[in-house]
Amino acid sequence: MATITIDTVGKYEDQNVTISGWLTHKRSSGRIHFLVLRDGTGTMQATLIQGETDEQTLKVYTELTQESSLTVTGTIRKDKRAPGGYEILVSGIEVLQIAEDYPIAPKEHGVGFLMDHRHLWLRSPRQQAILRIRHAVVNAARKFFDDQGFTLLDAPIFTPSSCEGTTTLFETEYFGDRKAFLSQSGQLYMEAGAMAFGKVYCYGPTFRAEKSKTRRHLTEFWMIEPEIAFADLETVMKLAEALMVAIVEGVIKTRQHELELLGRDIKMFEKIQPPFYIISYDEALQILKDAGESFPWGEDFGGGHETIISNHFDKPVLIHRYPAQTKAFYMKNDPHRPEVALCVDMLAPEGYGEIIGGGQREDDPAILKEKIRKADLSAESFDWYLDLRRYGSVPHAGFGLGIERAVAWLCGLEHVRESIPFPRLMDRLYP
RNA sequence: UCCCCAGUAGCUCAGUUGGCAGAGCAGAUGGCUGUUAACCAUCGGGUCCGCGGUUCGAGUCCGUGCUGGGGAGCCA
Repeated sequence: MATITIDTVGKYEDQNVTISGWLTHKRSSGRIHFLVLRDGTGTMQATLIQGETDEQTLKVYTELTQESSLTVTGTIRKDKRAPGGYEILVSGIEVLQIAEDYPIAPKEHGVGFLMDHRHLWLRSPRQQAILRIRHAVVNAARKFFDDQGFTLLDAPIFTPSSCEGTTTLFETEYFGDRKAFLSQSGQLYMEAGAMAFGKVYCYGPTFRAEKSKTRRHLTEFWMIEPEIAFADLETVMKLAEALMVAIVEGVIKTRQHELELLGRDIKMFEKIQPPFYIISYDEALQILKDAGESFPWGEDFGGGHETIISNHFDKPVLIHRYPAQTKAFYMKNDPHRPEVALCVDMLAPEGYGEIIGGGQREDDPAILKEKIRKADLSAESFDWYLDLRRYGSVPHAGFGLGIERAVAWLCGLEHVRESIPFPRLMDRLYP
């Protein structure tokens, strides 16, 4: 007798099999009883009929509670009345554990309650759909870089200092009187990597101690960050566009069922093809002015402004050459227009905000040193970073893609907290 | 850090002008021979977030604290 998983059930029609899983819920009508079994690969209905199923098994059925773990033995039958088209006619149930009162009912719950039970909430179909799409996003992105000859180079989490001077860092003790900080970005290390390997990327968690309470913020989020030697802004804009196309393609190819469960329009994603809209900061400012928003040149866009801009386009939009003062110290200024940086942000459609940020890096040692000084950063901590400009400096560029925001957009989520298995927010560190 | 909203049964919520604490779901029991978050009946279930105040009387009004949610700034 075969032990099978629910996703392969179609291959076992009329065969006797066993399936292990959890009980999502029960229902019955007269002498016929149903239980819905979930095993991580899917859900299916198991059927017991009084008079056909033996008394002992029927007795076990009545004792099962929601989320009890069990192994079911029976015959797979094709039946139009069963959700999914197949059911198992039960001949035996082996109980692993009878679950205590399960807090999450197949009904509505408040966000706070569900977040407190995130470890159990992951069992719901919607959360599984979102996190499977997350997996597909990461897979597609990594395959994209691997296929193009990038080397995966893991960046450290403990860092001696800030990568982005303006944002707040999480600080921790590091043996005695020394301090370490949790990484905000792997970028500086990727720049070192690019000088060794040519094309590199990292994928890992990053931490920002910003006291932000919005639908787009987590204190711990994951980024994939490519960096390329002998590359300029144009190169990375093209790369960012190709990456997004590859991600969308990967997701709609492998996770169509999940997108449908989340109520997403596949046709909308099929339209995400090159070329994307590429506009300058100045042109973005004009869009805001046309929408009746007064906005001074020289400031970075807020969430509301990004939404107005992205709503103008049915595809992700790339915005380049922001005012230099809004960007980090390592960005190279445009030699033809020193007041703007050779940087680019990609805004997701539907107001999901910035999903990619990057640009060309400062490659002149003297200018970079001055920028570090102006940003009020310690010269010592960045000595190694300046070495990259002392020993064979080359033009280079890269960017970072925020995984959670990309997933939130693809899944149509209200808040990024559902796009990561265990979200970390300003006011939430549990479970 | 600031602004707005909420906190009543295990969960989601209602509770009128200040006058006996309510519903649906979940749970228990019973019924129903194909259910799709099944359905029907019955039953059990309360620190009305905490503290203080006003009042003959507070879930309701006032003050304060805590918790949760949404937003701003900042950012991916």
